[in-house]
Amino acid sequence: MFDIKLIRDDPDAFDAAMARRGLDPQSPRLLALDEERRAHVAHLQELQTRRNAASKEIGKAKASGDEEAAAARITEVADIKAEIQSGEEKERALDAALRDAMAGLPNAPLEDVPDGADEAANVLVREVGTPPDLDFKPKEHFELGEALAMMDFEAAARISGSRFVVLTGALARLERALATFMLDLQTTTNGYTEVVPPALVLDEALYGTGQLPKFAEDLFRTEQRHWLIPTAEVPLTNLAREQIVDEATLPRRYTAWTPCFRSEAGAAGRDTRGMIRQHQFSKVELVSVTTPETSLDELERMTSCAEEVLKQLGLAYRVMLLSTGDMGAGARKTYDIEVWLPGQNAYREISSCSVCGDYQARRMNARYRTAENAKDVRYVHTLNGSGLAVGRTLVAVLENYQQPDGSIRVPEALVPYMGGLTTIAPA
RNA sequence: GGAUGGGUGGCCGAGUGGUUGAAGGCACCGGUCUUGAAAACCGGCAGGCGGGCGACCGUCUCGUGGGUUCGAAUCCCACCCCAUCCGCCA
Repeated sequence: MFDIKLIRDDPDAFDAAMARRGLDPQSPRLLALDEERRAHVAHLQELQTRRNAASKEIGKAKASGDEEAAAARITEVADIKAEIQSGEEKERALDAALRDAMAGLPNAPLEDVPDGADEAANVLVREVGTPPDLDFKPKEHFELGEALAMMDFEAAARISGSRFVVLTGALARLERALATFMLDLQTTTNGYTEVVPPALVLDEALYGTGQLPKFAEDLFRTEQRHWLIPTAEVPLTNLAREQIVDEATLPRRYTAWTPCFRSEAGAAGRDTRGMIRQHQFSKVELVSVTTPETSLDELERMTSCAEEVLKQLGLAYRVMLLSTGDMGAGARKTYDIEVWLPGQNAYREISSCSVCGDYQARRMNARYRTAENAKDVRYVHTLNGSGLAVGRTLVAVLENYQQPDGSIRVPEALVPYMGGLTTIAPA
């Protein structure tokens, strides 16, 4: 959500930012609406001034018992009334039109974000680690999982349809081990506060983080009108909703392990096999709430916190700076972390870390008081990132630690979390 | 599921039709007092929008929307959210 005043002050800069998002100039439409609205408001306020003045005199006249004077004024006010009523309706319509137009717009990319239509324009920031040197043809994770008889897509389909999976035995434990390992790292070493948030949320929460109003088709919704969270970013970021916090309490860093639900509308045919793209997956999410001055540094920090998971698991990865066309709508700048998958012979996204500036804060009215002046209330900045997607990390562990016989070596960092188990082999 | 109660400024909380944008308290800011602090006392202190170079002026906002009325925080209706009790339940 943008401040209309900024658009008014510099429409060209705003249009340039939207152009980087592949949008036509938006300011003519927005400013026309804004101008119409303001002209209308001025007119309406004039009417209200007249009505209020007359009403006060009615009160005075009644108080002093001058019924005749009161009656005269009452006729006067009655004439203005109809005009005000239709004027207020129009004002609401104009307000809503402007607000809706603004709410659907994506955030402005930062200067150092590369321009481009899609992921082809993403820029490699760094490569870390070495892919395993396998002297046999690596299998894909679903081949490995099914051979172990611990990953069952058919059972899941019978229960829930496509894009679900049932993990059993050591793989079920591996999922839990990964999540616990990540949470321990993010809380103990990296200073995030662990949170168990709701997985069902109200419209307002999704509006705050930007999934609504534009992306409702990507979400699941209950009969009772709750939405299933597509990421813990939603409840975690909304912890700041409608709050005014002291600057001294910033940054606030939250982490949560939750299931995530996505309809994957429009993803038909993509990643149909395996666990890469599911309607339900679990993720350890990172959210930071910061001051405007520190949010860019926080993005670097958050990204390194996510990377640390991969380093400790001994997984090779690369960090990509997303192009304007590949970023989410709420982001000003995003790093994707892509892990190496030998079975796919490709890097695949396993984390996405974004700084949203005040885009979400404005939408959810999340503010802070500056340390210098208690009356100085400003919007916070918000960031979110995966630390990491648990399902995809499990995929990466399977493919990178597979042995010629199809068994899986357990990464050293996970052995304690696996109850001492060092190899996952058929039961 | 049944039955109630409730949503007011940064927070708590008065307010049931008329100069109420809203008492009082807390918090915060300035001052007096004090060696300093605390306490006490005095003063200030909601936000959005519009207009003006400016001191400032206007207007809207008491969950949201609609209605009654010359006039609504206050009355009526719908919806959303919260809480409590009973029942059920992980």
